[in-house]
Amino acid sequence: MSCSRFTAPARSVPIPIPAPPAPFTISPMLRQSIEQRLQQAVARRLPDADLTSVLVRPCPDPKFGDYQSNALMGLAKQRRLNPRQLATEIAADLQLDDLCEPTEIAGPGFLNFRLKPAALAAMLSVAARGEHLFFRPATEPYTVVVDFSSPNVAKPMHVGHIRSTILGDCLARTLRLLGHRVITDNHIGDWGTQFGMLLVGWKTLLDEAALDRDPIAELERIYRAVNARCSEDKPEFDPATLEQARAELVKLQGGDEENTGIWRRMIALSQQQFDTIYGRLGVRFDHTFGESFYNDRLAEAVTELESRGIVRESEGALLAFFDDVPPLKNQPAIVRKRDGAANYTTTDLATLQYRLATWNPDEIIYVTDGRQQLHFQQVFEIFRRWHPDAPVRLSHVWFGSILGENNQPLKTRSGENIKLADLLDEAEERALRVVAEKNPELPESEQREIARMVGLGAVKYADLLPNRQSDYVFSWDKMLALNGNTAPYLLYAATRIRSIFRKLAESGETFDLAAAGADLTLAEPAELALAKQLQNFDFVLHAVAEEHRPNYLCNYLYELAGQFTGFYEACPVLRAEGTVRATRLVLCELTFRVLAQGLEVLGLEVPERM
RNA sequence: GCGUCGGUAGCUCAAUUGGAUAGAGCACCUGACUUCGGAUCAGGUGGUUGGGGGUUCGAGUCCCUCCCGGCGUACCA
Repeated sequence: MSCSRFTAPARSVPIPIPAPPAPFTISPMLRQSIEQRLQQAVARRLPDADLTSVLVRPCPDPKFGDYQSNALMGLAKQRRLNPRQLATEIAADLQLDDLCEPTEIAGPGFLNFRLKPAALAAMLSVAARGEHLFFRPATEPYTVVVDFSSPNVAKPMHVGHIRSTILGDCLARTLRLLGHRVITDNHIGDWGTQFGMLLVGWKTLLDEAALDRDPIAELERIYRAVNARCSEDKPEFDPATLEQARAELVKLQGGDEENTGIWRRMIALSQQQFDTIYGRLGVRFDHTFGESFYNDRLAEAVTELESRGIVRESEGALLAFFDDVPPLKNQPAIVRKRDGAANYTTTDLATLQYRLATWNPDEIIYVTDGRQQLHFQQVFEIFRRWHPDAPVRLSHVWFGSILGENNQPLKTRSGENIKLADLLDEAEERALRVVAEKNPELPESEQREIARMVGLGAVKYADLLPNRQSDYVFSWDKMLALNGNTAPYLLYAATRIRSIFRKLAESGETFDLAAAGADLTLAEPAELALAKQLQNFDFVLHAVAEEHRPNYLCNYLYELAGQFTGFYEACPVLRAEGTVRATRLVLCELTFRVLAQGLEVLGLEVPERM
């Protein structure tokens, strides 16, 4: 029952930005400290061992401990050593007294580590001083280009764009948080044969009033009308229109002033639509270099490929063959069509070349659906032959389809693509119904603001939660559910913490996190479990960045919220006293900050209450 | 045909270098409250990880094979 006296406006809670870490001689993260010392111990015993495989990770089951390493079994096998004996020797040499209980050796050679409460408390104190938020920035920041969203000019953005947009934005946010240099580039579809038809439509069918009202709808209308006349299998087919479209396209490609002007206007109108959607989603790009940006670089790229013998002529076109790459055998890529025109392989190669020359990135991430796997394999392979020494990592981060309840790709009842704007509207409307029901005492404007955060958050979270490579079934009821692994559940957990501090402030008490964190005592199992879960934020963020899988973070935050509610049930906060109370308040605040920071990385906003 | 991704509880999905007894939510059953906001929590039922074979101390994960499904496969992007 929420009390209507509390009229704090709904707003996004500012995310505390942790101060950059001081130069450490040893990692501030407990897991990493254990890992480093284990690696040192392994190096003393086996000087030639590959230490990159000596890893310490969270235990799958707390009964074994908090962290474990199974690396010694692999090392022993390679060297034909007795794994348990090797584990015993290395454990005896490990200096972990300040962090852990004595190391346990289990099974065929697992090392199990159990953190000392005092070490956990010390970490919480440092976090309470604002020196870290349970993660460390990358030790070697790199430059990464993230290419995502890529909608088409003159068409409405639809559900097909949502996964790329949300995944790409989340990866960019994660990488930025970890201190990498991130460049986001929206490779919009602003060039291609469709502009011939659009130009014909613009010149012969355009309704200026309709264009003023809804530019994209009008562009879509004229495109469809002309496209029908240009399709041989349609009743409206008209060879003269087809010829006209070809002629307009040639004029555009030749730099004709009138056509270029219309084309620019179509792009500007589309950009307004993109900006509206991205504004709602909180997505931003550093660059929007569309396909047309590379027009004057295509010929040179093809020439270079030709002179290096990477492509050769076949049936009038220029192709790259990959007979020595088994999966690409019999899958040549066209780089110049028979009519001399470039295609998307050409554009992507020129784009790659430009990005390399301009930003010298260490990684380029392409976020597209899985149907483009073959295309990117070909592009990457050609590029490797073209620039065999370029140290750039090329990552095709692909994802599956969004399906409707019928297990078919999600469409409207009439079989149309669902417009993204309509989808976002519906998300907010559905969330508003729930918010209004649960919080009838709140003013409508605040209900709407909460509904906006919950509704859009639910859509984003539903998209980021599943393994990106599997298809997923779109379900309003599931994503807006108040229980289970959903955005509303996580946001609710965060608002419960806010509620504690509202209550505290209401009683006139002030809370100084750093001061409260100076003297902590962790005793209850729920307190320890929560503190340990906070520790793992670092591990998860780096896994997300490395493997391009935001679902790891979703699952982590859901577990954190679960640990928090367990703690919340078992450990009274405001009713406690002295150091116990201070400790619990610190746990609440730090949990909130990690939740809020994690949700922010996922692109979700946290309301003050809901 | 070839390539590729997938098949995990009734349903929707997880599972971190191969690692310990395959975990959640929903649904179903049983409990807990005059609540630091019950939009909650605790417990229970539920599995031959599509079938078969192999490698390994250890396989949902790697290899082989078969079955089923999605997607791709020379001038769309």
